[in-house]
Amino acid sequence: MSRRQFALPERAAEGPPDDTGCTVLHVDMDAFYASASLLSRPELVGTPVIIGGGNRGVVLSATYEARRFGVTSAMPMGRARRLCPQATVIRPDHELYSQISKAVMATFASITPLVEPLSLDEAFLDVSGAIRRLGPPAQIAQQIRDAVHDEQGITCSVGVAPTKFVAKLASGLAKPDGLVVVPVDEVVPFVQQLPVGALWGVGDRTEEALLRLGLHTVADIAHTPVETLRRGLGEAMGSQLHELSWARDPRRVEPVHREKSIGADETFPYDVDDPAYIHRELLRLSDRVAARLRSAGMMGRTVSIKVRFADFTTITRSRTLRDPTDVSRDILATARSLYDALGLQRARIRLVGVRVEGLLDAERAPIQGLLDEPDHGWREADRAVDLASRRFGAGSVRPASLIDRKDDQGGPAAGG
DNA sequence: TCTGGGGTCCTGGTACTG
DNA sequence: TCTGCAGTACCAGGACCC
Repeated sequence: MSRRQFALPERAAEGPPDDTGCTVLHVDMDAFYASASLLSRPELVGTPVIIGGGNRGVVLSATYEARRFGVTSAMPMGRARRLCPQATVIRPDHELYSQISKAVMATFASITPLVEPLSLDEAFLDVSGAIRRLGPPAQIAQQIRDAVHDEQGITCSVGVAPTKFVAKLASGLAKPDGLVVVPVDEVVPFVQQLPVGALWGVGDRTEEALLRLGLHTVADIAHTPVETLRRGLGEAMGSQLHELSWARDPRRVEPVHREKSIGADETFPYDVDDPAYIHRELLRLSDRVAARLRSAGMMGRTVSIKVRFADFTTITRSRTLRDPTDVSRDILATARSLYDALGLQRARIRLVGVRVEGLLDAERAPIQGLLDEPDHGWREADRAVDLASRRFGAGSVRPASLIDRKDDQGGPAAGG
């Protein structure tokens, strides 16, 4: 669910748009999480539904009936409930979303091997190699829309354009359940009619900065000297926005994505000031991150923690290790050391997170113990836990300090 | 109004090295 | 030995994306 919506500018030409050279498709599921959740609740179709939950959560998705009341994604749940009290609230089912997403991506892959997923519910496709087999890009886009609807029972919107940036804008304007083609010779006027907030990379802060410079539309940016933009917004952002304002976007559709970091964080139901509780949470998060690293066949050298206080100020601390690791115990030791070094007494903490960066393939990584310690088989222990988790379910084996006495039915404790 | 969780990228400061 | 400089790595924070 895109957070920014813009009105469709009027097209200069009448009749079907010319899709010659428009080989990039951006496919975006309409209200994906909400639509998927309603597959098993057909009685709620056509009614306001909000996907989200938790007493401190935000809206993950909402049906268009709920959006009419002003509900948008990322909005705090409390506010969404006030705006639309009659809405049915459904807890997210990530397993279901993942299943449907895999099926949809398989449909895309049957059209072209050049599929670049951006998230569970959207992807770029380069269909230049499929035109002879399946027809012009707009026709392929319609085939995709039909296939997704017939096979999954949900709708999607597609943008068809010469570049990724414009295709993405077009799919946003096509929503819901639509198809927008931006012909090659209409790309620049199409882009320049839009407000500055439409540009990729322009969020609230950058939009404010642009408005302070007196720039309201993309055309305004296009006709501002790039040096002025660089001075006002920074080297990279200034250059990027100037390029985009002339619809120049050299990025190709990249089917292979390499992750650069893997992390996990947790917002507590209530603010916490107990260091022992935070230590346990760091253990849980380190375990989770390490398991995901091993599952992805990756190791990382830099461990960082994030701490968000009750007033929402957030700090991060990181340390780069001598050697990469995927061992829970190494990540935990570093995370706890970083946390302890903050010297927090009874600060009220809202969230903690653990992330590992500087990733590389585990097969190519040098295997060393942390801080010259010999590796006392922790990696093997982690592997054994991974195996048990795959066989008996996630959480079947966990550190003793994470076992809740009330529901303690798990297997032998490991590590910690 | 009161802000999740997963990420990426950029910037500016500092430390280190040749 | 000291100083200045440039390049690089690391660190922390912020903004942005879905």
